[in-house]
Amino acid sequence: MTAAEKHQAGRNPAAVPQPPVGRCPQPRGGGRLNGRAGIRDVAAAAGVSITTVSDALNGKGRLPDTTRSHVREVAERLGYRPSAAARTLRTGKSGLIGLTVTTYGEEPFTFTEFAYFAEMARAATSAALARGYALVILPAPALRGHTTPAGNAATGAGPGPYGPDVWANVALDGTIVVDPSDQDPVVGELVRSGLPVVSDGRPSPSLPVSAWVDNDHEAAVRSLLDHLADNGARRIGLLTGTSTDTYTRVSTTAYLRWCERVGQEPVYERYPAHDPCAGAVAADRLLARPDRPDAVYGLFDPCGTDLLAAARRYGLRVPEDLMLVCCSESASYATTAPPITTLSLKPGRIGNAVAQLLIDAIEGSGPARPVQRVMPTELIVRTSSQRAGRSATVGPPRAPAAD
Amino acid sequence: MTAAEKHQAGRNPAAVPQPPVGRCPQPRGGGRLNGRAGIRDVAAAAGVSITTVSDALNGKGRLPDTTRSHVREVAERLGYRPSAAARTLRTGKSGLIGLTVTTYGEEPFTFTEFAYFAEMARAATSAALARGYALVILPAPALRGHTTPAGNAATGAGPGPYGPDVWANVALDGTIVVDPSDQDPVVGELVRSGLPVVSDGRPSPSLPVSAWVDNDHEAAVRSLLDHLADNGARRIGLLTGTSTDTYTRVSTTAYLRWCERVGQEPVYERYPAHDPCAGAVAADRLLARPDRPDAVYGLFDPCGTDLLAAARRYGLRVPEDLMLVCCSESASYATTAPPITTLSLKPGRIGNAVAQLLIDAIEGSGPARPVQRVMPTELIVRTSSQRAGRSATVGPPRAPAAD
DNA sequence: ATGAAAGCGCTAACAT
DNA sequence: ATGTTAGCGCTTTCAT
Repeated sequence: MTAAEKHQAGRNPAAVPQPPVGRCPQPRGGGRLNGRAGIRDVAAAAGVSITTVSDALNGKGRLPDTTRSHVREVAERLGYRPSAAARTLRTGKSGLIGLTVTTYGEEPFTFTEFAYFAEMARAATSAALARGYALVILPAPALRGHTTPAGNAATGAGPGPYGPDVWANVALDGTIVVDPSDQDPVVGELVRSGLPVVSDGRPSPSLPVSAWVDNDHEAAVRSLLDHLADNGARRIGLLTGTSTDTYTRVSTTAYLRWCERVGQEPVYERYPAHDPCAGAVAADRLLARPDRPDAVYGLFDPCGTDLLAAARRYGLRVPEDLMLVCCSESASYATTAPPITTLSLKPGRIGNAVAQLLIDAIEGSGPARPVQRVMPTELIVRTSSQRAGRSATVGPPRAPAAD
Repeated sequence: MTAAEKHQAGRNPAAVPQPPVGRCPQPRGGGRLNGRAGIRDVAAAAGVSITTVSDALNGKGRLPDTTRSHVREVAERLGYRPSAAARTLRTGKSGLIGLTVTTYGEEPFTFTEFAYFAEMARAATSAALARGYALVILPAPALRGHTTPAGNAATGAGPGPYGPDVWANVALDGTIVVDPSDQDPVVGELVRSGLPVVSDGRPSPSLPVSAWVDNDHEAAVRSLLDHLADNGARRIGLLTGTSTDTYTRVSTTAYLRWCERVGQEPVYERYPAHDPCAGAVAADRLLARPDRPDAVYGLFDPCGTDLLAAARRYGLRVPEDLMLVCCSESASYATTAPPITTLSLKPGRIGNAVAQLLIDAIEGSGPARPVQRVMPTELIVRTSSQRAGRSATVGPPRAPAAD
């Protein structure tokens, strides 16, 4: 009996003297190939062993090219698709990377930093795919209440806000965590279990991640304020958040330090950044103050339009009476009236870096000491922050013509 | 010998007379639990069989509560985490749903419809998580060149534009396809292989997907044009795309039909929507025409700011001289000057519906005939399209201000 | 150069 | 009520 015939005859599990003929009486298990060809079928059809099939398809072993191409041909003819689940079980590698974002409320991702997150995720996805990995979007656990470290599946606790414990049901090779919180039980558990974790944003020291990537927010704010001062701003205000996340905290501190250094009294308003309406109100408050600033930096994406609208309500011309800068990834600020200067955190670069570092950590044999990478930001200077050389004699915006 | 002792002693693969004691001489396989506890360890420590552990942890079987809680306690103490890969292999269900988007160029998702996609994906993710599924972001295959149906892995062809064939390496229970193209070999292959596929956007009839969800673009355009006409528009222009996707095609056709019905000469400009600069140029072209429209509908998200900027260059007041509507999901149009009326496709609802339908198809025993769900759109009326009661006298279409 | 066989960790059918 | 056992489909070691 040749190998092929043997396989063709069906399962032959060792030489166990079971039913008269080595054939399973009933198909068991739910995972039975749903009518599709398995590696054994290919082996049988090609007249080789399953080892040869595996080697031929994976480019392993030292098979003659004739065998290799023959096996491939047969596999294709049979529409053979290897089982990812079996491969994962066997090799211990799934090719899957988790992506999770600290959230406010019920939704799986943040709204405030939506454009940032979307672009960052896009870049990370792209980089991961290029190296053969796919990204799985996973929920951050609710911070309220208490979740046991082992998660719902093991404890049998009821489903969390997102239903069943998805984290327990997906085989990950590593995880990207955006804006990690040291309160977060899942991240802690991941790190503890030895799974590579790379974070976007500096993690708390109590979370020994494999690597992290972050902007130098402090430097970014400093140079942005310098830019405004260089353009004639005398009193720069800040529109900031009430949240305690790292970005808000670091940026606000940088502002306060800068004020102290140049001897300006800080002028700022804070608002809950996740509330879509609060920004406009806060912008109004800031411009209504007796010590009204002549330039404002807004930490969040919608601050630009909010401030612009407020300025219009107060009859302030931008940039003549009020200069504006906000932190945003939105291209729409290039075409507002006037165009608004933005600070870009370059989320694309961050997403790429995070993915690369994570995959390095997954594949790297020697887990080198944690990598920390600080990425540059970019100030995109537009009309709203350029007072010098523009004012007075430029004259009114010209009639169109065919520019 | 009790069951627990037996398990404690190590593997005992049937009664095969192998090495003196039933203990593997060397650990084989790459997937060996990396020092972490497996189900057998839990069984041993709890003094029960692995079946009991499995049942206790999964809420199956009819165990006394004492056993159940004892097992759970032991599992947690040992930090036991079930292997998702093994579960998937055994059950044939991975709990993973693919998400893929037809692309232009090298990136995994579209830029033009970024906000739409981001919101749709967020909602789909949320809905999937609530039902215990996670979303995996997968690349659309390049349409240029030819890919064999069996994919790279089986044919051994070199890696595609995204490197290795990620599709072949992930076990999916189903897939969401955004904007399916009948040219797309992957989608065809998926459908053919019997994997549930639900699409956002009507698929070509040659792709028998499990279900699809789409807006009624035709009705949306019609009612939007009616709204403009009701507000005094005499000649409505269109800013549309050069691409042949369904959205562009259907919307443009609806516009042309509407024009025919009301007896207006169509006035439109097309531009490559994926080019971030082309929009502004096209908006300019449209307003520079001798038969300049007194209202414009822009099919894409940036059209609003582009048209507003163009109107400003031509000295046209909005909405007095020019009314504006664009299709967008961006909240920033609420705070432009003036605020711009937008057509929202409600991507959140679509994402939710797509995910629910897909999971229904995955879990539903009887695969009912394909479900087709048409979702409503929403016209968010703002200043830019409300002329009545605003301007003193509407009068006839005025001569261009800056001619 | 090719094949046989041992499992990866888990679930479910079948005993007891 | 609990335990035994046969695999899910694949990769890999070892033998030929």
